[in-house]
Amino acid sequence: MNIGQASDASGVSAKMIRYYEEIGLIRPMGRTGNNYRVYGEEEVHVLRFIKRARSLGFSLEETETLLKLWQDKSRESAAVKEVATAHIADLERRIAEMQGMVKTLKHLAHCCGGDHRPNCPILDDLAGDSSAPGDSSASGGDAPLPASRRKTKKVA
Amino acid sequence: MNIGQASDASGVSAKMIRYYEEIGLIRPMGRTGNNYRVYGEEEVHVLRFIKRARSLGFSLEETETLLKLWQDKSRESAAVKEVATAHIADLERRIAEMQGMVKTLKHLAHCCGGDHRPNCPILDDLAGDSSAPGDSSASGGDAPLPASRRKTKKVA
DNA sequence: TCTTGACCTTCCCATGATGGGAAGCTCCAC
DNA sequence: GTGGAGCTTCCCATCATGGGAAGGTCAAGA
Repeated sequence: MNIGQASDASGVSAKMIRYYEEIGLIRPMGRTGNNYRVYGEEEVHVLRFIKRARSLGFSLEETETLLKLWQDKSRESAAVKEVATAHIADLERRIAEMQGMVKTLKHLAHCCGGDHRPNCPILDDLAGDSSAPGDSSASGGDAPLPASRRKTKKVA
Repeated sequence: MNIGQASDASGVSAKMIRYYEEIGLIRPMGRTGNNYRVYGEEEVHVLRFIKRARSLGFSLEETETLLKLWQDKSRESAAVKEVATAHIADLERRIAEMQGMVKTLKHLAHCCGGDHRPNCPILDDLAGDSSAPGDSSASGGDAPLPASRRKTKKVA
């Protein structure tokens, strides 16, 4: 099987297959006399594994860990579960972050006329004109930050 | 005000301030005789605007659009609202995508012993051994794809 | 046999937003 | 005048992926 067929069979682009080889995620493939890479069913299986892991949001680094665990027949499932739960926590953190953005934006968009007039609470918020009623807590972000780690003379 | 003070006042790193100038998001600053950039209150206000927009997930490109609208006193709020609602839709799409991942991962993690034994449904899923009960629809992903846009001989 | 064109190879570049760090200047306080 | 904080520019790295050029290879059809 050439790289094109392996790509079709696995759903991973030829470009990516070469890249995965380059970074050591998969072993260098054997070559035919014409210098073409040769793939077998096992390699395709590995590529599908990678694709599935990526589709679940695992980074290539995490994918590499999972791949090694998969190939290590004496692994402990606890190790796999640990990688998965850490990833779940990361996803949930990012989801919560984006949901916060959505909440704020929906509120602002709701308050915005969306008409021909220039008056716009969305821009007012971005500009820091927090003339919003009491809801400004929802527009979170900007953690207070202890003001300055800088050791400067700070004319301020 | 030097760049360091502007950074402190706006919460945008000096590195980023220079970058924003380089890509044309903000105008090139005036320089003092020693070639230092000089900032005033207005520039800091712009930087804060950018920071706020970024914290709500807007890309730099969207931020640039919003910035121009902000500075265009004859804007129509509809234009602003359009940018915001498109961004909300994008965020919601990405949230849904990640929630799908979380759902699948939680199911798999729940089914995984997480002990010293090698047996692991998480790896089984990644490997494509969908010995999962009926729930395989939730493990979605991989849109069917019309098989192949390739015009090849495809030994298949 | 020659041509065509689909396929393969390597190499370089681009993305988006940010940080790190080097080399060399300026400025200020002591 | 010296030390060090701060400024300047320039280059590189991240993460995963795609685009494209230049050139070699193979197979099918004229």
